Amino acid sequence: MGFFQEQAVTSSDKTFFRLREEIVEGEISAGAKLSEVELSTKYEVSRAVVREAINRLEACNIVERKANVGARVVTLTAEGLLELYQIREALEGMAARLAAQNMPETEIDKLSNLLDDQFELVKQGQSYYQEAGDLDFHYRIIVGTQNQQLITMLSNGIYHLARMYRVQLGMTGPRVTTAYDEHKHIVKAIANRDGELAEILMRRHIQYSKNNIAVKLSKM
Amino acid sequence: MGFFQEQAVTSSDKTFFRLREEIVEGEISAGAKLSEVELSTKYEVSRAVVREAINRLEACNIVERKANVGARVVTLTAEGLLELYQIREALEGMAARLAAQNMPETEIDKLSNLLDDQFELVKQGQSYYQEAGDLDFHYRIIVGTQNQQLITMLSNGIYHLARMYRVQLGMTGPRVTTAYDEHKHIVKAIANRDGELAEILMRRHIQYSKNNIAVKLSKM
DNA sequence: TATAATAAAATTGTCGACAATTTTAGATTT
DNA sequence: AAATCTAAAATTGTCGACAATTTTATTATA
Repeated sequence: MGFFQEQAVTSSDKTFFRLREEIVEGEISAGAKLSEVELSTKYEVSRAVVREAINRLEACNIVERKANVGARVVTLTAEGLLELYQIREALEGMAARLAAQNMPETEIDKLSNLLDDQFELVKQGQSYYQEAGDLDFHYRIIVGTQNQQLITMLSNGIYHLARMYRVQLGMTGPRVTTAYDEHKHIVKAIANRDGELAEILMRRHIQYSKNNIAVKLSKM
Repeated sequence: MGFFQEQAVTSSDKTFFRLREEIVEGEISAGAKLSEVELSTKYEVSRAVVREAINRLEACNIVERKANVGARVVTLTAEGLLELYQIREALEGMAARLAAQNMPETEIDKLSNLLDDQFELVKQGQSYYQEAGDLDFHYRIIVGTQNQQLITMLSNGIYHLARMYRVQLGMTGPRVTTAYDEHKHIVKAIANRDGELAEILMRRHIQYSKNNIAVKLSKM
């Protein structure tokens, strides 16, 4: 699952990545209190380092912090999910439009080939490639926008939150083949340099994903 | 200029707000190095407090930081401006759409009246109300979405960056009357609960703003 | 003189301790 | 017994000092 690998140079970085992973992957559960002393002993770093990591998690909307009280892992709600996907729809729709303008031909080809490969795997029943493949698809389009701020915003902020929802709702692999078709159409629009269509298709794609998750969430 | 006043409870908060203001309003210039010791003596707080403030500025994309080297105020470029407005177009377009769905009638009425009042002031030549008025207009629509994540994202992140550009390019008040008409049409679409139109109009409005700034930027 | 290696200075990263605030537990009162 | 006030414990916020890294200044070499 490693495209966009961020490299941890400082101790705070490492702690931040580690903590984020534990939260996003559900080892630290939603709503849990993040005690600074507890985490500093657990990770064997100073409290200052943990504090810095928590601050960064707060900026990513993964934890909420109250002054003089502390930080808690964000609690997942149906409203929160809806809000998040409204934002994704806007940003990734724009991303598809911009990718149609700016993505190099070679990258579009690679993306197209990638989809074909994934389809082969899915046909053979290897559906565990699905999630990583989906993430890769979206990420390549984001990068194709060549909008650095958008890239940062989505890959640092939105995706980890979105994954947190999926993990905690146990959504590891539905909707494989339908998503594949949607992906195909989006790439075709990008290859045709039709930004308007690419945006429309991407927005629909994300709406479908949202509905798919919302159904699961309502059954809890 | 104070709607959405954030309240500073801790010392880090105060330092963050103060530092952000100095940067956004141009007292600390673009590209400037932010020395931790220098700022801690200037503001009479510890280095830890300054560090925390700088971290938060980094999360807002107002400063860039390199490990073991330090933080610098982001440098304004034509590309950066373009990127920022592409994001604004996507997010605020969606905001207008959601406001058409969710904004209470009373709030829409207030917004409409506000525009009329502003128009009166502008007719009398008091154009210095323009910028605050514009900001207020956009902010009310954002809040009208009732999407908390979107509200946070825009009011914490995007607007300060956008203002930074305007200040440093000396854009204190052009495009008053044309913007007024655009605002009027957007509010009308929201009042009609026509989300699709509201989004289209808002996106155009932001495109015009961008072009207006881009022209100035190209003359530097 | 220009370049490279080296040492000194300055800056950021990390740590443990103290201060301020909040939370918990116990005592007091009705 | 329930509610309120008080004191202790625990947690977060802030600070100054030390460690690690980068930058600058100096010296040595081609």
